[in-house]
Amino acid sequence: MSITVPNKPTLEGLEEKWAPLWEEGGTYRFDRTAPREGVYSIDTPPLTVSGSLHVGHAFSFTHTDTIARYKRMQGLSVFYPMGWDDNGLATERRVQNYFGVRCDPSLPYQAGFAPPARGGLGKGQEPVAVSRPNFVELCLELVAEDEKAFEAVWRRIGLSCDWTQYYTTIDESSQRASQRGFLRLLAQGQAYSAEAPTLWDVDFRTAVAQAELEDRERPGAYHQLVFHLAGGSELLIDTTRPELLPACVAVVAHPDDERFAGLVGSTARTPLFDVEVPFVAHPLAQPDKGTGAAMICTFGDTTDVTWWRELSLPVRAVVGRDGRLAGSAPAAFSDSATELYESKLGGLTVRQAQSRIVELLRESGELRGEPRPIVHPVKFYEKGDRPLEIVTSRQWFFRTMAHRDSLLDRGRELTWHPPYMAARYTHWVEGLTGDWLTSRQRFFGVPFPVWYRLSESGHPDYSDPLLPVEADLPVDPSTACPPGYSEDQRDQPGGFTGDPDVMDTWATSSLTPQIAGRWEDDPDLFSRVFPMDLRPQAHDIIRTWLFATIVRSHLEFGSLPWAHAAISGWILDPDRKKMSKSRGNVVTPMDLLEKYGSDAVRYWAASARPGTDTAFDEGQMKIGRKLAIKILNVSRFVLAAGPAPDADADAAGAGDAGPPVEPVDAALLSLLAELVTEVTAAFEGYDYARALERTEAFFWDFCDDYVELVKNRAYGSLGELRAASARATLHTALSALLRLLAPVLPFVTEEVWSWWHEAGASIHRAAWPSVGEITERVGSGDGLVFDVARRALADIRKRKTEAGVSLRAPVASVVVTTPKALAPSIEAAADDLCQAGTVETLDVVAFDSESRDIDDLKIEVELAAGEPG
RNA sequence: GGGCGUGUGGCUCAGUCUGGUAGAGCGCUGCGUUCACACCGCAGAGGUCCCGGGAUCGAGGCCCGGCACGCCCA
Repeated sequence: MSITVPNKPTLEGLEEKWAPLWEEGGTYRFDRTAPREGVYSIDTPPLTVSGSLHVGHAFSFTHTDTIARYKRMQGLSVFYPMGWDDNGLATERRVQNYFGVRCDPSLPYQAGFAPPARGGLGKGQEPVAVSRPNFVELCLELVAEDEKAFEAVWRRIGLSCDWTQYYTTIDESSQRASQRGFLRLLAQGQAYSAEAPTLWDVDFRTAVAQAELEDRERPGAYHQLVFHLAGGSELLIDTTRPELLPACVAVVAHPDDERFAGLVGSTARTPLFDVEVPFVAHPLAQPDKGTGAAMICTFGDTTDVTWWRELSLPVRAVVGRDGRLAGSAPAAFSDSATELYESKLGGLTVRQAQSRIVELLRESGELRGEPRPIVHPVKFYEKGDRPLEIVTSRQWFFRTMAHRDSLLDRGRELTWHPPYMAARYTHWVEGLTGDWLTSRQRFFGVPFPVWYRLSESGHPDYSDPLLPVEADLPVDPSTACPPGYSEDQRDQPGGFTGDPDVMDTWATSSLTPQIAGRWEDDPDLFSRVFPMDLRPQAHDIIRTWLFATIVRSHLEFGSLPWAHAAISGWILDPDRKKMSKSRGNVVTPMDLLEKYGSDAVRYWAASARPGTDTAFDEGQMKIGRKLAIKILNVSRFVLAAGPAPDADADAAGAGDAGPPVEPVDAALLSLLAELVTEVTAAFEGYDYARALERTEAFFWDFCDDYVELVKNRAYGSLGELRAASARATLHTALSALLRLLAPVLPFVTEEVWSWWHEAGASIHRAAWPSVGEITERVGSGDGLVFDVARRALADIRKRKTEAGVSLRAPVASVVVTTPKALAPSIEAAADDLCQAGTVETLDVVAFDSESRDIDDLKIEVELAAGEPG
């Protein structure tokens, strides 16, 4: 082995140099011949490519990458695929704007379609309607471009994923997996469709799942309505939604509320429409809200849904999917009520209906007082800006409620990093109120692979859907025919109709382990990687992605999808606010990567303890850059000092030079062995931050003190034998330290590694340092020798600094007064100390003490005559 | 309103399981240096460990109660 050290090593250009070499050399290629126990597999979060990539992504992906690199160096075959999540609403919106189109599923496919724009429509131009297949083609075209930009960033930052394993959540194999997964759940009875109250976003025209909800504080007003009791007395009821009065099916109060105790079981008549409704009791009624009695409508909010379900109330829906009141009155209305409703209210938007109904109530004298403004939480779709309505419609569900206890068990079975993140999962599962609603009324997604028979009168039969065979997947029921039917029977009485909806994105992304592992498409691969080892992700999607993945794996395989979940924190901006696109405070990573270098940005990321929110801090990147530069320089020194005595003995660089003859060298190596133990344990516990912190601290001590202590000796000032000991130790320590740092700083460590290893012998394929490879050379090394020497060296430096002289200024004498127990240590380091401190004479005065406390050392330094100070 | 987390020099954070003299880096101040490193070295100053109670010989840490901030959920 020859050593080639550049004269002026630099960080510039390392990314451009090494990223392509790693790709060509297959450095991170997964070895699929490895048996399952020799594999470490990672369920990478597929990013939404139509979103924007910010430093938060660079941050959390770096965490995963350090683990992947560590496991690879431990000799495991690492399955680390990269995925893109291009499914879903974000892409649809971007495609609509970029190409100037809108999807109309009723249109036929148009071959060779050219979109009206690329980059947005001009002023006054109208979007062009296109078929669903055309729309999907445009989606695929655009995401392919977006993916390239994302991939460039990942390569630049040095993620060690295997790019031959990448997947997208909309590609054919993902669609096949999603549809297969759906059909399997359907066959097991774990998927079902039902007419059910569903949260509905009027603007997006789609159903919204519990996981997509958010509460927002909105102004509203209590309106006090007069209901009529038998015998002519009045019942006052406060409501924020008087427009839902036509949908009122009951009046409710708390069972313990004595004010209404006598009324439960009786009936009341509604104002305006004079419909008789039962008076019921339920613990969710809040006595301190308004008058304490509330009207139950189908449906004003999620509590209404609970009441409706638990109290077996009828449905009297008035709000439609368009957000308007139905044109015709509920069947329960009398003729006059129907007339009133249809003439005054039918067809109005919810907002218009509220004003109109308030007017009508005023006229009839059934509004008591004026509305009292309040601020209250209202349910929104997280991406929407109009309050959700609750409508009844047919949707597909996956069963979760029935499996709650087993899902909680799965959560306990999983190893969480950090452990407290488990609570997020547990609380979510405990708080579930319904099964997983998976239908979405969108276009760019995976269609439900089902058709329905149409009766002779044209009504679909949902009870027994027509299904494809698995071998035909994926299918699009809007273009494909069910087995045994022909296209001319589509939407004809006696024929069939395709399910118009697509699955929510979670129905697909809950299968990322299956998709990445090529479930059923490549059973051999799947058996080697599943269940996976690690799911890395952020904590905001524990209730969605993590939960959904566990559900699917539990139902399909009866197991967890992975053994470990590593939850990363957020990036906070300088005001300690979460960095997010919607907040507009995001920083994109590419500029940082170019400014500080990838290793420096990675250093910042890896400094953050797992799971903790972390300040965006360029200062930390500068420190990382400084560390990387130091690695270059100290490596140059170590390697330029000459080869280790038997340097080509082994590729790991440890050499086989026999035990070091110098106690200082043995001391360093014994401390190094302790470091290896500690850092290895940290990585085993997924604590890359601790691993880095310990290694970094050791590395700086190595540079500042050990290298300074042995520098002259290594050049031969004390003879060749003792020089060889120093050089062997320098090489051993450098080799181990580089490997300990390689998971965090892949570029600079690889660069240095290449100076003294054969071309193609990547550090990232080198064996992780072992205690054995170090201790076999140490003999009875005692770390104390090094600690004592450092302390004495520091005191000598301090004396010189205080005297204002150069650190090279000669020292006439040093007298070390030491406990007897430490005397051998200081004597063992004396020669190196004299060399490093330019000390002429060093005397050791021992007093009788068994203390081994370095603070009991007393060091007197007398500068040489003629020096100032 | 509930859950989880965080609070340590001006700034960013360590301080571990299992209480024992408060740590690092940045910044600041001073000194030095060109033979690995000015993209440098050495040294120094700088802290009411958020507040209040409690158990303990002893608390940054443990227990109780607050406060502030962040995130998630209602």
